[in-house]
Amino acid sequence: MRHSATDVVAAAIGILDDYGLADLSMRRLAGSLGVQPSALYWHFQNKQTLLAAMAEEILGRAPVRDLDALAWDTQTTERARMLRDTLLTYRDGAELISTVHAFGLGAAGPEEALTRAVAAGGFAPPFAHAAALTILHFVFGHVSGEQQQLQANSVGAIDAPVPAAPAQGSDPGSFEFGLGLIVDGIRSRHSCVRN
Amino acid sequence: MRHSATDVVAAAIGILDDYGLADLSMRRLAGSLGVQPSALYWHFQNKQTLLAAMAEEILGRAPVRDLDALAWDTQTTERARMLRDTLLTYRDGAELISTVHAFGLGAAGPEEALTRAVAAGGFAPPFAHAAALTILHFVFGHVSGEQQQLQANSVGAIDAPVPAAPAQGSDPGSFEFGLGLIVDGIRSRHSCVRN
DNA sequence: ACCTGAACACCGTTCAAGT
DNA sequence: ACCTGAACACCGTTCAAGT
Repeated sequence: MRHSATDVVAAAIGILDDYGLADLSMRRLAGSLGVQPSALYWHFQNKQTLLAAMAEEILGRAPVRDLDALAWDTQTTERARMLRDTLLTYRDGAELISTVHAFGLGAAGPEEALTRAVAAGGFAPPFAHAAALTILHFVFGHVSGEQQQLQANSVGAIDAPVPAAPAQGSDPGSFEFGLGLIVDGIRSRHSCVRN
Repeated sequence: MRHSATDVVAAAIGILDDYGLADLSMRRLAGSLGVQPSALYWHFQNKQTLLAAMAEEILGRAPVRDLDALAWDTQTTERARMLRDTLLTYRDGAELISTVHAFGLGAAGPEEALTRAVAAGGFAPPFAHAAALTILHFVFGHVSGEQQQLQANSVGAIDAPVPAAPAQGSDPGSFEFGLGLIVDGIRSRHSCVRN
C-alpha cells in the first residue's frame, strides 16, 4: 500500500465530495488509504498544504478556454460562470477554494483570469484587479450559499417536506443577476471614460 | 462562580477578540469562566448556537441610525459601510457573522437592512433582495480578506520586514471601489426603468 | 438554576524507528 | 522513499449526579 502525493489528493477529493469539508480529517483520510495518519505528513507539511493541493487539482481539472477574441464584458461574465461551474463540481467546492485563496496558499488562477478578462476592456490594472476581486467575492459567497443550501436540504430529506421555497439567493437566476449587476457597474465606469 | 448566558457570550467575545475564532473553543471558554466545559451546555444547546448569540450581540452593539430620509443609493452605501465598521470592530468579526448568516442561524439584520435600503429606490422586492445579497457577499468577502490580512501581518511582525505592499484588496479605497461598482450596477438598472 | 466529574469519540501534529 | 507506533496536546458533546 504505497502512495504518492497525487493518490492522497485524489482520495481527499473523494472524501470531500462524499462527506463534505467538515468531515475531511487527516485521520479519516489516512483510514481511507489504509495508512496511519502520520504517513500523510511525509506527503504534505500539514492539512492546509493538502487543502491547497486539492484546490489546485480541482481548478486544474476544469476545462481551459481561450476567450481572448471576445469583448471584455463577455470574457468577464464567462470566466465568472466557469468558476461557478468548477466550484459546483465538488461538494463544498466554494468553501474549499475560497478558504485556500483567502489564506494566500494558492488558488490564484481565478483571480488572475478575472483580472485579465476585465483588463481586456482597457481598464487600468489596479481598477481591473479591484473589479476582479469584487466579482470573486460575489462568486465565492453566492456559490457557498448554494452549496450550504444543498447540504441543508439533503439532511432530513425524508422527514422535512422541503418548503419548495428556493431560499435566499439560490433561485436559478440570482447568480446571473448579481453577476450582471457588477458587470454593469464596471461598464458604467467604462462609458464615463469613453463618452 | 455562577453565570448567565449573557456572561458566557461576553466572555466568548473577549476570547474572539483576543485570540481569534480558530482559538475559540468550548473548553477554552469554559476555562476562562472558571467552569467545566459541560457547564456551557446548560446555557447553549451547542457551539453553533453560542456563535449565533455572539453574532447577534455584536450586531446589536452597533449604533442604530435612521436613514429613511436619504436617497436609496446613499442609504445602501451607508448601510454597507456601517456593516463593514461593525465587522471590523472584533477580530474575525466578518468570518463569525458570515458563518452564522450562511448557516441560517441568525445575523439576518444586515440582509434585511440592505434589502430595505435598496427597496427604497422603488425596485421590486425580489430585485432588492438579490441586490442586497450581492452587496452582502461583497462586504463579507472583502472584510474577511482585510481581517485575514491583519492577522497574517501580526504573525511574525518582527522577523518579516512586511513588504509595505497592502496586498490584494486591502488598500484603503478598494472597499469603496467595489461597493461603488455594485451600487452603480443597481443604479444602471434603475435608469433603464425610469428613462 | 447552574455546575461537576467522568466519559465517549474524536482532532492535527511530531518523531523515533522500521523496511 | 514511504510508513508504523506511540505519544502529546487538544476538540465538541452527553449525562448522571451534585447543590
